[in-house]
Amino acid sequence: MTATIYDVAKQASVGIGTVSRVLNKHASVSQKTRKRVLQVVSKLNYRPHPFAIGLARQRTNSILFTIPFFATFFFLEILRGIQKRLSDLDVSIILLGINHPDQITETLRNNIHRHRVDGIVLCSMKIPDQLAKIALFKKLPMVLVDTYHKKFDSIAVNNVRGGYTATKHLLDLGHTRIAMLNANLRSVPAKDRFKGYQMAMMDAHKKISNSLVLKTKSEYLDGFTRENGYEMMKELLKLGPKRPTAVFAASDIQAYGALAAIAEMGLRCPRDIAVIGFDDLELSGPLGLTSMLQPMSEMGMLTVERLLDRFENPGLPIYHKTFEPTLIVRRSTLPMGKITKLV
Amino acid sequence: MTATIYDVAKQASVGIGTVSRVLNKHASVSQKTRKRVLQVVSKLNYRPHPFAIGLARQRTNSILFTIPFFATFFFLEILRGIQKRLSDLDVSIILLGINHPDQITETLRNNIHRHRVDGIVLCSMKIPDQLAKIALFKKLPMVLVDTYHKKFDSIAVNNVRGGYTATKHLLDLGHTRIAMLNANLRSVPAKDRFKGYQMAMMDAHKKISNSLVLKTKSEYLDGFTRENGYEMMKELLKLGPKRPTAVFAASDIQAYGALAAIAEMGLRCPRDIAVIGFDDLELSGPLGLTSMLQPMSEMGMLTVERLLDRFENPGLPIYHKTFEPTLIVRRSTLPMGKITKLV
DNA sequence: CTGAAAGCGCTAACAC
DNA sequence: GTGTTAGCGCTTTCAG
Repeated sequence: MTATIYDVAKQASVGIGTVSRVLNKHASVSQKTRKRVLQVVSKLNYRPHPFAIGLARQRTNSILFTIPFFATFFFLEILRGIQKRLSDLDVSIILLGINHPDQITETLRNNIHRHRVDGIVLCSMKIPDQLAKIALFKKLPMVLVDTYHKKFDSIAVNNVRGGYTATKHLLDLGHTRIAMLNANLRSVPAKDRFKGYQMAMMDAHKKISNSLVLKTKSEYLDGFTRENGYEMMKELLKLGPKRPTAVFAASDIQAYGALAAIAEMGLRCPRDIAVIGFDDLELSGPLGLTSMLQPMSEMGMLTVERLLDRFENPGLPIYHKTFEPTLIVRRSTLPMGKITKLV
Repeated sequence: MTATIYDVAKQASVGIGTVSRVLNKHASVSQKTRKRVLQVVSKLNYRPHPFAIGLARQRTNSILFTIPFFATFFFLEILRGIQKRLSDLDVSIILLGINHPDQITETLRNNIHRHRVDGIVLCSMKIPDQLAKIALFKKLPMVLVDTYHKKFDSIAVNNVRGGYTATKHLLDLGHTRIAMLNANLRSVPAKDRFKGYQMAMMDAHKKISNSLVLKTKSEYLDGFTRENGYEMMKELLKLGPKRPTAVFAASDIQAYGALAAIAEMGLRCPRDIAVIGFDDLELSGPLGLTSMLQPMSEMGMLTVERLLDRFENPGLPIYHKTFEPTLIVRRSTLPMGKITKLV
């Protein structure tokens, strides 16, 4: 029904080998036959069958993009970057959402063994040792985004510096009692952002008060949740006069919760308490929340580069890239407590 | 390198046909040999190559999931539903983001001609006639989500009823001056939600004042944007004493903008103006915005059912399913103007 | 420059 | 029950 390479060959009065050569730009075809073949191709609306190509060439022209399923904006942006770079190359993106961390090994193992993809992109998930072993053994190219493993290429953001910049911004505004609302410290980004906070405070010769550094034990999303930010902010507000004048939340989503807690107590941001987040989520602009922007689209595109390089040259040394986040200043950290409303 | 069916056959001392039968549960294999084959399979960690299966069986075991790339929560939820149902079946989801409406035909045409997928899911995009023709001609199963075309299966939400319910909710609260902030009326959902609004007002014998019904000419995302809601709300607030006491926004994202405009004018929601949205986006809970919830996960799962049915039986009559949205009441439409803060 | 033929890994029809 | 074989649609030697 659908045209095959044989149909094209027949109508162009050539062998299928020639058709293949034309389509793959193998040069050694005369202008005349090339043109003839091309005409038939477009007349028949012929497109080679990807699976047949895959079988013959031993590659699939597709990659597996794996994300934790709770994901939103961050992943879509990464994805956009990946797709932009990949669509020219005619590589398909197979999407795999992981609902629970425990599923990751089993699910990916399956995919790896089926050699259904040429490479894997793994986002924001710790890679279990067992999985690492399998991937390594199978020599399947894999690049990690927003997570780290020393045996695999990885692309992430400099969270230490991000934390530093965020805190420094608050310091520059004249704040001294600066709190940090963190997530679960088993999360690497959380740990690093905290490190940045510490460094900035030390560089400014400010003491870090234990009562102002909150973290969670929550397992759920590693504590990167709005509720979490809300609860912790409530905690801080209980300090009364000793409460902070500024808060650095480890993520925007937590910052949203913090803003709600502040408002609920009848306080205003930034008049009473300045707030800065991290991630620069979609709604932070509208909300007026100052935040740290990560170059997601760029990260996505670079991810593709790494993957492609590794396809070409599997022996490449492991590559780790760190992007610098950018400070985006908005109303939530206006210098003097102007009366602004954050909605 | 990777085990093939021949390796398994050899080690199990059987023919490849038998291995194939075992793996495909073709029954006519003795318990003894079946067991032997299975042992070798697991010993070798053998997995059949999907592309080889695809070629031999003339199907790909993958579907194309197409979304407008601006997409966020709604699509992820649909997707979650689809994946849930599909992962058991071992069908891959190939993701395709369309950045501009004009690309849709070309991009999909390519995919269709390559018979790389068994079916297509198309989300929230008008399907151009030309594309419809191609898909129909190629007899490629396609199901539309959140959009409509009479020649294809479609799964959507009853927007008319949703609009009716939302408006009725405001009426029940005692409001009479109820405004509607709509999107671009070329969008079918926008048109339908407005229709619901009209019906509810008429049923309640309330006049619809032209000054209270705003729509946009914006092409960008059909006007479903925060800015849009913001601008329109500003418009409404200019009416002074004649301003509405309640607003039905055609989407949550527009409602967010409206809330911002209200706050900026020093007014409070719901004390001065009640607001209801549509979509029940992720942040509407935290924001306290009353909204209309669409059963996205269910829609996703049903989408898969349709697709599978059509794989089995291409001759099936066209199927259109409409889900009823559910009213989720939150602070933004509290009965009496309690003093609440929406952040 | 180009045709023929041998796979790529699997399914399914056909024999025994 | 089970082995054998002919495709599925393409790439890639190998001759010529």
